[in-house]
Amino acid sequence: MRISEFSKQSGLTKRTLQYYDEINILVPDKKNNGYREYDLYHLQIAETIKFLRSLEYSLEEIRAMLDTTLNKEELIDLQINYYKERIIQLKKMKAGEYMSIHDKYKKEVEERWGHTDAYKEQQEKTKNYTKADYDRIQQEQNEMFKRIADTDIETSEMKNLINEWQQYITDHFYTCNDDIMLGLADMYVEDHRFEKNLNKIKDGFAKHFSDAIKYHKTK
Amino acid sequence: MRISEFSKQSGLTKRTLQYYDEINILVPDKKNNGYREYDLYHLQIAETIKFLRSLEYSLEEIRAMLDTTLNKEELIDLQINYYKERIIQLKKMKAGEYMSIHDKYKKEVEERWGHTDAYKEQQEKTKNYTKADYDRIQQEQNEMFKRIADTDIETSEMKNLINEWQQYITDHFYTCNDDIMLGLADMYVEDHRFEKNLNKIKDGFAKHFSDAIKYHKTK
DNA sequence: CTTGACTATCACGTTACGTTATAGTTTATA
DNA sequence: TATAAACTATAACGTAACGTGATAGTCAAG
Repeated sequence: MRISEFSKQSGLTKRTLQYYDEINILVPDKKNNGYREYDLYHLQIAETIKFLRSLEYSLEEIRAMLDTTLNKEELIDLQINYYKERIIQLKKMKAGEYMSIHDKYKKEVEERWGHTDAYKEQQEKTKNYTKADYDRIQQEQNEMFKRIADTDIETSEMKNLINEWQQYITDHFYTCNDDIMLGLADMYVEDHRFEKNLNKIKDGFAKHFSDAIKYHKTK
Repeated sequence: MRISEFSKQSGLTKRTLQYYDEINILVPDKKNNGYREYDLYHLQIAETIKFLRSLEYSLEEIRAMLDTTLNKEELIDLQINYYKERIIQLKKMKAGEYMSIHDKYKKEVEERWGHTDAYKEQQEKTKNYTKADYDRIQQEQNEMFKRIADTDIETSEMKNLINEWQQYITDHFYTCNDDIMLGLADMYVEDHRFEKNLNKIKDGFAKHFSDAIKYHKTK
């Protein structure tokens, strides 16, 4: 088989075949005129490469895998599980829309606490959160927000509620100190996305909440 | 905010930020010393870009989307559905291991019949196959194979079975003519993967099947 | 006034090919 | 058999989204 015919049979373009030859991953025989000659053996390899590419392995990874006997079923299962996890992640994103606010502090917190056991333990915990967990967290947060919304700022009750909220973040996301709380307070009013979200609880809640945090957390 | 601080806050590397500036997708203010200056507005955009990148949109697509008001939930659902479809596809691959043999002829058939209504209709049909469908097909194929395995080659019964098999491919995959049948016959014995698979039905079945096709389809 | 920490702009490297461009080879036809 | 059509080859640049230095200017602290 010459390259055009093999291209049809394998479903790979001529350029792709040329490239695979170039990087020595699918090397045909060469006639004395320089023409590439493929046979059924190469077709098998081509099928395998196509299959692995469809699982989004890089050619370098494939090169390594071609030597070993690979288990198709296992590989497919691996990929299926990857997609399933991605779906779970995405559902979480839907569940906790404004949770992404915490992303900003993650790195910082990680640098500071990443080496501690408590942090690792916490990471393990959140890693295994299910959608149900996030729905519950969402619920609990909303309830706390409602209580905060109905409480006057300059009261000791509000102070307790703010601390409760801070502890809640620490328990569920990362170690939240007073500085981060003040950062959040800013975000709640300055980031329109979060402001909008919080105001779903009650009109003007974002500012109310922000003011309360600032009142109780500013030294 | 200067670039290092903003990099921490946004979780994007400095190089990425420079690149986003370069392609005018996230453009900070510039001080007279040339330093980039970011603020909370840019942080919002960065969050949006990160979100869309996590859904694997290209920066060009994102550039277009940034202008319009985008619905986060819808986008997430879109992506979830994409992954779900991929999972279905992968499960099909598991179900019909040797179905990939038909890939070789798909292109050819498409070139010849791609414009016809019957072909398009067929494509619509297979597009909506579920895993259950493929499991059923797999079952049906196995039963036909077993019947073929137990039939002598030079009989009219075998001729009917071969024709039945050809029709089955036509019904379920693509218009299968005699030439393609002969191609399949070759593959069944020459491609070790398919040979092994067919021989699961009965020892020596691959050759038996191949010989039968050649006997009845060679003019 | 130097040092260190930041910042900036080149500019080349990466992956898996697509896309011409140019030139030699084979095959079909006049 | 000459010539054209069809196929083959290599070469080389383009793509997307940055990573990775190299080199040079800027700012704050000692």
